[in-house]
Amino acid sequence: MKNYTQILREHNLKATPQRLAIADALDAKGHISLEDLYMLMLKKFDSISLATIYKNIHIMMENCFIQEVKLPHAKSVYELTKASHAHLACSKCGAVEDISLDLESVVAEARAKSSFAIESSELVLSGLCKNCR
Amino acid sequence: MKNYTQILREHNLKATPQRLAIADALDAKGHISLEDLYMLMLKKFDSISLATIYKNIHIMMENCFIQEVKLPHAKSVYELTKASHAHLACSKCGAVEDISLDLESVVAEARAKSSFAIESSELVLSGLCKNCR
DNA sequence: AAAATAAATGATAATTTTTCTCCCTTAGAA
DNA sequence: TTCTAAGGGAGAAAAATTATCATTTATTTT
Repeated sequence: MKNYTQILREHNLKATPQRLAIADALDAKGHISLEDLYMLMLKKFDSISLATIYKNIHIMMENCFIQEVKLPHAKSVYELTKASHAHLACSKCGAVEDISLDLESVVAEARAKSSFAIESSELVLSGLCKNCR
Repeated sequence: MKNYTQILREHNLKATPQRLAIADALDAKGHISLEDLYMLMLKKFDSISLATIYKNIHIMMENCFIQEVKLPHAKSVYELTKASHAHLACSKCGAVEDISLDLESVVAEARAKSSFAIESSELVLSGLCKNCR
């Protein structure tokens, strides 16, 4: 497991035990909802405050250490910031996976058809995961 | 402007004046947030309840009359259900536009790379709209 | 066309979610 | 070590969403 102390600092975030634990949880789980993260953190810090979770999720997003993934018909999950990628979401069990897809042609088509200066894309593909189908 | 009475009924929704007004607002605006919708409805019904907005948004989604569009770094907007399409979202002014894009090759790539049974896709392209850039 | 009824509305309370305040503790710098 | 700005915990406060319930209304049935 990676040591996130330095990485947190590079994002102008003090490396507190709570933040390191959040980073570790995201590293281990890949994607996690706020509630699930709180449950996990309670196991490690018997008196961690829900406000601490909220405050850290918020500042970690502002500092681009993590990103929110908004899912259809489900609560958002959070992930460590990494290279641009799309998501697969299971509509039954809620599992979320990263997937690297080439969107260049789609973005090119969008540029051609619109007058937007497109800077980023969010793609969520929904369906049934291996276990659920 | 279309008359949504019959269409609402086809979705098992009673055609109340409030619902017709919501349908008209969505028809006219294309995309609208819950708060903005409430503000608009207040102009037409001086005593409409916010709960009515929430309840209708909810039941209209359940009955597939409307759909929620979750946007990065912004509140959700709602739109009348129509043929599958992607969205362009302006990161400055918040404008949202529909755009028809061919995602077949991307979905095919995802099917090849994963073991998900993909059923639907949500794509939001963010950037600056014509006016903001 | 009127009556019946199942559902929607409005007002408000209750819940849930998120943010804030305040005081104490601590990470990181000097 | 010591210092200080920032973070954490507890709970209050605020914001968002949902539930309750009496009343009204759209639609069905007669």
